[in-house]
Amino acid sequence: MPSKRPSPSPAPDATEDKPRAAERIRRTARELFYREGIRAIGVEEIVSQAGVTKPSLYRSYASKDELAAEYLRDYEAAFWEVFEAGAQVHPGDARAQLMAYFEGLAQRATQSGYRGCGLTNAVVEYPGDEHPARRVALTHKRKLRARLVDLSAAMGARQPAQLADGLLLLLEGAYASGQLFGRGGPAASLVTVAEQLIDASLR
Amino acid sequence: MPSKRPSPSPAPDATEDKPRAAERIRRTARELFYREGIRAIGVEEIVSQAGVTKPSLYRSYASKDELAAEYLRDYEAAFWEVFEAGAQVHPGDARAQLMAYFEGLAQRATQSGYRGCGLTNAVVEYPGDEHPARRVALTHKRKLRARLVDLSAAMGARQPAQLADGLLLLLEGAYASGQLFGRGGPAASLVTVAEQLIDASLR
DNA sequence: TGACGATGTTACCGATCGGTACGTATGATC
DNA sequence: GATCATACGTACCGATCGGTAACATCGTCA
Repeated sequence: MPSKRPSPSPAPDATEDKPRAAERIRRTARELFYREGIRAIGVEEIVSQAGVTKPSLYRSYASKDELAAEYLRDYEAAFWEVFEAGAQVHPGDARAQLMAYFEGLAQRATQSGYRGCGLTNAVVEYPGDEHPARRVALTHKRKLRARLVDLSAAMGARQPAQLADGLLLLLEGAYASGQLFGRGGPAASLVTVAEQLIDASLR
Repeated sequence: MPSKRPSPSPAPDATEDKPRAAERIRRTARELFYREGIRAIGVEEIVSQAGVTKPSLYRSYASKDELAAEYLRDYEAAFWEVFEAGAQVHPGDARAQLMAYFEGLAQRATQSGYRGCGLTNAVVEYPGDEHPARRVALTHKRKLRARLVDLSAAMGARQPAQLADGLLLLLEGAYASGQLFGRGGPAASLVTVAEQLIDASLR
């Protein structure tokens, strides 16, 4: 939570009005949390890699859990940017837009070292309903499901909700199997399978 | 003297030749690791819930990591038992056998509190290639993929490997989305979607 | 019985965890 | 130069982590 007073004069260099250290912590946390997992990374390692110290972390973030939640908010913003990128390339074509994302995902999820979806991973790491990171992730997934229903309806599916569920299963399946198999994993068939499913859902 | 098992000299009561405490630890670890995650559970909590103490754990298991690997071996055995259960109900019918498992999974994955696949979760928790638990999980997933190829071939799919990939994506998607959405999640459509995919892959 | 090996218990280890009290450097304003 | 707010670092906290040494207890067989 950047609940800091907007510094009037000293105006740091970052795009925000936060201290410089906070931004470095944020970017470092994003990378480490995603690559290694939230539970696996201690705050000491974050500040060490960021080149700052712990008090600098706790001046901008209330706790490690809150920093994790902030990481997921960043992750979600980046996700939507990629997900909706196809809308500009294929305006008015819901199917092409979605498939554009699927093609990119199939690429990424079949590289070795792929780590899946940071939001899904966080839910796996924190089963307890109270954790702030989990809250962010669950809210996002509900939004994603709703968006898929809209896209499915725009494609002309007989039962948009059902097609959306199928697409969501494939999505999450690609995230997971990407971690499980790396290069040459089942996500290589993601696009073909999705096309079959969409075709079957249109009648 | 009375009812004795064919245990050599040191004859405990368990079904195995391991100490009684080891079996209690194993069952407790299985439940706690699955429900809360491996990283989230300390050895202290395991032995406490099992009603034993730490040295009893370390006499039967080399480390927490090894106990986690053992947990996953148990989990895998239980998985195959469920997965192959349909083979006896529908002998010679690969499609019916697979769908029997899918139906059960769709049920479980749409209950609130569902925690997904313990093997997949372990891979999410331990991204490092060296962890024994991850090794067990990855080996199992490769076996599962091969088994799905066999089943797809038995169904008469034009491209068995591709259908197997699609089914695996749906499987893993059900595991993940079950955790993300709980009751009423996308896994409710798992069976219908799988049927559509299989139909489209035959012809 | 006495001895022995296996199992269980008490009490503790160093390392690391997330988090904080408190002093220090800097830069603008008067 | 004195003042003050802001940003950052040094050094430390209690709690918990995984793991272990030393001792007590039990079952079995000579």
